[in-house]
Amino acid sequence: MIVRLDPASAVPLFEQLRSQIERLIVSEQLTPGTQLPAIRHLATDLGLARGTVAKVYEQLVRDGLVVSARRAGTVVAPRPEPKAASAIDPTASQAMNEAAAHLAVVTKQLGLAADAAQAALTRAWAALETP
Amino acid sequence: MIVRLDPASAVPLFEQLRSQIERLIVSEQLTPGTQLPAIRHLATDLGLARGTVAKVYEQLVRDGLVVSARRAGTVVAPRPEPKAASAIDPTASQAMNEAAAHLAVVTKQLGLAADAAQAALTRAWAALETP
DNA sequence: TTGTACCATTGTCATAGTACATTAGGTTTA
DNA sequence: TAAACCTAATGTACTATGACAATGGTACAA
Repeated sequence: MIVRLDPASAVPLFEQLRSQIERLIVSEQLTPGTQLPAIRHLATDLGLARGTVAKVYEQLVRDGLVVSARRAGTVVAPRPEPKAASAIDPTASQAMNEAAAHLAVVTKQLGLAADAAQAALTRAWAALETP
Repeated sequence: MIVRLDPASAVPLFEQLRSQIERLIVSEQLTPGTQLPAIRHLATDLGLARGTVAKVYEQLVRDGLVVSARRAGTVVAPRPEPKAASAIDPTASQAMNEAAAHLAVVTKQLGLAADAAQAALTRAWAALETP
């Protein structure tokens, strides 16, 4: 796995690493099922502390990009076939619903209305489609 | 601030602390503007390492429950009056945009289309309105 | 009064290390 | 062959600590 970190950059090392792995996954250079290096190994390779890499993996898990199990290590999460919204199994999309709830809460916390969240989501989706 | 941690519990210390502070905020025992203890102080008081408390504060910030600034410390986030979507200050809604980006990534990861995310958001918003 | 230089506090980032439960995978035993 | 056992790899949780930038105060000079 090719990642390049710039210690002199203003953006934190863990964020550099996180975004690079994210990019490798969404660009399908890392395909589902691919095993990521063990935290210890990647930390050694990159000259980072284990805690730094662990933080990255933790955030990737939170974002649903990878799955972690103790001895089994960390692998790129499966990417199911595209489905129409009408074909959603509500119970199978818990991560999405949690993310939606979070967006709703945060937006409300800002004192904004529902359409603000919808607009932000539209922008975010467009940003994903055209990197 | 009264928190009680049980080191013998199976639930991690940082999660115990996080959920207790969250409860204090949503139950309005900690009102907006209330200053939380400094990371160093709370860590000392509770007999925890600084990193553990820092992790808790980081997650609370992510959830929009508190806001952090360097010297100003960490305070309970305001609960502003509702505004129209047209009155958004784009720079002030960074948390919302990040939440939107997260929702987009998670949804895409599930193999779902944009309308699925929009639908989930609509449901989440409705759930907030009618508890 | 006004400005400015300094100081202490604070969150943030990162390192280094310990301990532990889980478990894949190999090895031994029945 | 099949079941039981063992070992080492792995993610997770935590401690302890150092360094740094931002900034609210404070003291002091003009």
